[in-house]
Amino acid sequence: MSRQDLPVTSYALLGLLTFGDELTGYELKQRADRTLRFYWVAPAMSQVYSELARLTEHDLVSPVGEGRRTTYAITDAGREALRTWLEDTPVGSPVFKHPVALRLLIGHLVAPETTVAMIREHLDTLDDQLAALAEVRESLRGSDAPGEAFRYPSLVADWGLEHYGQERRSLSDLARRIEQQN
Amino acid sequence: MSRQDLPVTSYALLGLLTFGDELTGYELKQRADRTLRFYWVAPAMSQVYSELARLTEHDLVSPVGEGRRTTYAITDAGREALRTWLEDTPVGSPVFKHPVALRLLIGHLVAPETTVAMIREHLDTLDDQLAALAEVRESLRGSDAPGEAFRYPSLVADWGLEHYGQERRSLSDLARRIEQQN
DNA sequence: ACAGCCATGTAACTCGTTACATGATTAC
DNA sequence: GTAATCATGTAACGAGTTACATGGCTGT
Repeated sequence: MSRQDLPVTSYALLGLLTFGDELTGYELKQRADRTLRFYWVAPAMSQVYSELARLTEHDLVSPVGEGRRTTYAITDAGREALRTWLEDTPVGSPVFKHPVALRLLIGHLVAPETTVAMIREHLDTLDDQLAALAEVRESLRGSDAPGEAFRYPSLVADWGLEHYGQERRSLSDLARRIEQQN
Repeated sequence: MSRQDLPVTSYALLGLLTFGDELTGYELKQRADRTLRFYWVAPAMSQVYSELARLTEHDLVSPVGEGRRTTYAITDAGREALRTWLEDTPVGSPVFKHPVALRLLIGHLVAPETTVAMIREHLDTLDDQLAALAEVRESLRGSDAPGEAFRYPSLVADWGLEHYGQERRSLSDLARRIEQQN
């Protein structure tokens, strides 16, 4: 059984290998950038490789092929470890570090226009993220019904779209509120 | 000018000293736990002390009193550094690591009931956070009008209440959706 | 031929955490 | 008197980043 806990990012990357294919480190990084990035992290390339090394050591993934272009497949032990993690480990708190909120907190130090501009700048990047996530979500159509392969990824994507959309609305209201009364 | 950038958490703690009082490290930690925690981090006690040491080195805060019970006040250079930071440094992206979303992504590995229970567990802690934040927000009433001392902290708190409230709604919808069809 | 992507790693470093250690003051 | 809170740090460690280094393969 070996109950030595891995960092969550390790489980996250392992989880990306549960969709029926085997990937190189490079491809795994791309998948993380497409999906994980919106709810967890987009790990650095170098971290992907070091996590794969660790997962291999624990026999949770097994490398296929040598030298150039090694692909990794999840093992039975890997699936088991993920299941155990999902069932037995209490879900932790989200890490939510929002620089816009932080700067707003000390908005009294600068002109209101500065704060408004800062919020608007952030809204632009939010739009980009929303567009990227919408694209991902669209790409899952066709196998997103209950029981199908991308059911859960679709649920997460839908939730993310709602989440980021709501944030967009809240923040643009906030900018308007600051703009008007001062 | 000395454009040596500090980590954002350093600016965050420095920002908490812009509300007209001087605090001990211990008190600063308490203030961070009350406010910063919802949008940034609740730094460990030990980090508060090390950040204060760094801020002191850079003359952004100045210690008052010796040995036991040293309080720290922001300096003019400190206020200036914060202003420069707010005006000249591009606002970064939020760090958003959500274990619920991550686990949902690989929900196909476990029974739907497990996932639903996980979400429900998280909803409980969300309620606690909402209650704590609501309390903070109430405590600011009376000096939250435009131009008053806690104007911006109130705006952030209101935004936070909306944010966490929306998350609450989204997640409980999600739990219901998983529960029903399967 | 050359640019861009595919592919894999190492080294140094920083942020932030946990564990440890100490002791004074305050409330009951 | 004794438990809780106030108060301040040090040390070891781990997660994750950036910078660096290397080279093959593919399309034009």
